[in-house]
Amino acid sequence: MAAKGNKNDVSLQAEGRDYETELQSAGVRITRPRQVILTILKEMNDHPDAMEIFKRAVRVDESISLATVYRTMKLLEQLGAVHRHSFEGGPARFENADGDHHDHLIDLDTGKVIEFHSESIERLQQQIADELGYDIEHHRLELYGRKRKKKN
Amino acid sequence: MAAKGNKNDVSLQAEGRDYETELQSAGVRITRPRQVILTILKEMNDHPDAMEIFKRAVRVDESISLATVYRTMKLLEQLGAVHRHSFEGGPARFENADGDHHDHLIDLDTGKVIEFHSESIERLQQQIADELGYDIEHHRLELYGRKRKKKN
DNA sequence: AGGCCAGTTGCAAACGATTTGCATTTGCAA
DNA sequence: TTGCAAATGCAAATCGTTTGCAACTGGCCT
Repeated sequence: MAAKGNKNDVSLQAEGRDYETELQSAGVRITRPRQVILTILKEMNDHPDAMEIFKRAVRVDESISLATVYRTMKLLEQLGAVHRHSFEGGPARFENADGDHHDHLIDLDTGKVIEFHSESIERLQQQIADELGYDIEHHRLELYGRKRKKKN
Repeated sequence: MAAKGNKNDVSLQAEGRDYETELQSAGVRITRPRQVILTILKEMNDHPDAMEIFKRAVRVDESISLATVYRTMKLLEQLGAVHRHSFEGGPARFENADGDHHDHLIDLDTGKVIEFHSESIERLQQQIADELGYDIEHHRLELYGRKRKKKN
């Protein structure tokens, strides 16, 4: 087999930050399943769950197993490449961790996730933790709602 | 058996609001397992999970089953008597719904839950949802942290 | 006081999401 | 190229929770 481009070349044309190299230097082996999942990660700008990621992966490589998706997502989470969210009433969903911090508004009708950020809220949270004598490790702010019916 | 006090009287001395009557009028049967769980509910000022509630219940009545605890908690939740919280990495935990709205700070070392409320944050959330064109159904704000090491 | 019967129960099995043991592959450093 | 630890696929296990079902029981109705 050719040195770099292996037989089923996984169209790695995406521009983004190079996770493969990052992982490489973190001492993680770049296996075929991980290549596939990383490619999906790079193209991912939504919040899919493990099963959805698995389905996308299978489209590229039949032989990938759901267990490996779970294992890889856990690995990527530990490495800080993805964030895991456990929204109400459903499996955990993942998102690319490259952007900056934000919270989520979940559309109860569609499941769609809208990201937002409020520096004021962040500040208030910090202040509250201070008053209670705590250091915040992380937090979770989720708004669950529905699109406002037209009105006025 | 005497009219009101049945044979194994479940020490219903607590002061609080009378859920039994509330449930009664909601057309729900007051069975023995429900009596026991309601008593526990009244004394409950922490955030126990189903298993913990089950254990407390068994102390009063050997024969109660975990399934009934789950069923009853679901019922009470629907009736608005308790709130269910799914904090990170653990089973759902319940709390008495009588107090006023608050959010939670979870102590990562002990699992202890501290309640807090910030009208400013509530307002900001509302404002954000407005801007995004959504009506908030409910929200979830959880701070995860550890007690601040003395310092200064 | 007794009966009736839908509402409830306990039990065990089913569930959905996620993890894990194990025997088999596979990166990749030497 | 070989060697071996790391990673995989598979199936079985786990955890929290729900559910089917047959047995039981509140509590309204005589």
